[in-house]
Amino acid sequence: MKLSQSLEDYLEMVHILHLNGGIARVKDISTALGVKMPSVAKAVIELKKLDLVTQKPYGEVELTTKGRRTATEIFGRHLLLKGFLIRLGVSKPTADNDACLMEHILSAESLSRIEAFMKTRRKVKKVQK
Amino acid sequence: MKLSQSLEDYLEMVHILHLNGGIARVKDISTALGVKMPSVAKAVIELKKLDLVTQKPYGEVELTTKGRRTATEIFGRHLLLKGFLIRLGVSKPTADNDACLMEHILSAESLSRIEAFMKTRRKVKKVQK
DNA sequence: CCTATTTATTAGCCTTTGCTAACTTTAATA
DNA sequence: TATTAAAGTTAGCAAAGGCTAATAAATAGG
Repeated sequence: MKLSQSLEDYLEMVHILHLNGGIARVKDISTALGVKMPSVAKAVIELKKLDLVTQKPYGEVELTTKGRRTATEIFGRHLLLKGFLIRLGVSKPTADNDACLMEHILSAESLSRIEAFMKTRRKVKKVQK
Repeated sequence: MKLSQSLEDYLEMVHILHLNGGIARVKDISTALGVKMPSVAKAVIELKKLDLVTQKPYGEVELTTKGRRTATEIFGRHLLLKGFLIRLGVSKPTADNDACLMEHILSAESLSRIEAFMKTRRKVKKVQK
């Protein structure tokens, strides 16, 4: 079950809004992603079909267990890539933005190499301290 | 004048086919990118509108000066990203593939940081020899 | 409690980018 | 040279993903 880039973004944002201690209404998602509400409504319909979120009519969007698992994976990639770019010297806002674009396209192999790179560098830093 | 991802791919492939010492017929581009000929035909129409390529009816596709400049930029990003991934330990085929996806989305800032990283590493290597 | 504002939904449109099918032109070869 | 094969084009369809406009439901303030 392969999610499209945009569905991954919507799902991830529901997760992030929850992590930030809030709820994920259509309006919240719309604002956070910079799209209009009908676009969110359409995406939510798709995510419901895929059993990734639930939503009572006119209610907030919640993650299913499967949805939470998937969102966590995507968000993990996001954090990895953002940290990686920051380590290369990219500014935080740009790193965040570029990570958001990269997280949907990179192969498992590249991600795992980046992960290994991050670990190496972290170790070196610790030793140097 | 911002090109879409797919138009960038088509333009870049024309350039690569030329670099490889061949010509870029619709069929060649189609084979190289793994799409059908009508998709190429449609893209070529768009690239012609943008003054990036020329093509006589039923003839081969050629780059304008502007097209060559643009294609060179895109291909440069491709080579940079591919080399970068390879340096991280990614296999060549995957690096090529992922570079092809990244080359369209990364910000100028991230690209320039990656470029700086590559230079640093190269210097270190030279010194070590 | 009722009206006004905000939020959610639905319908329908547009663009991008791919496809197939059908047709035309060019090239190859018997 | 006539016929077939290959390449190019055109028309039209489909999916993804955004939008606006209009409608419906929910909420907040008076």
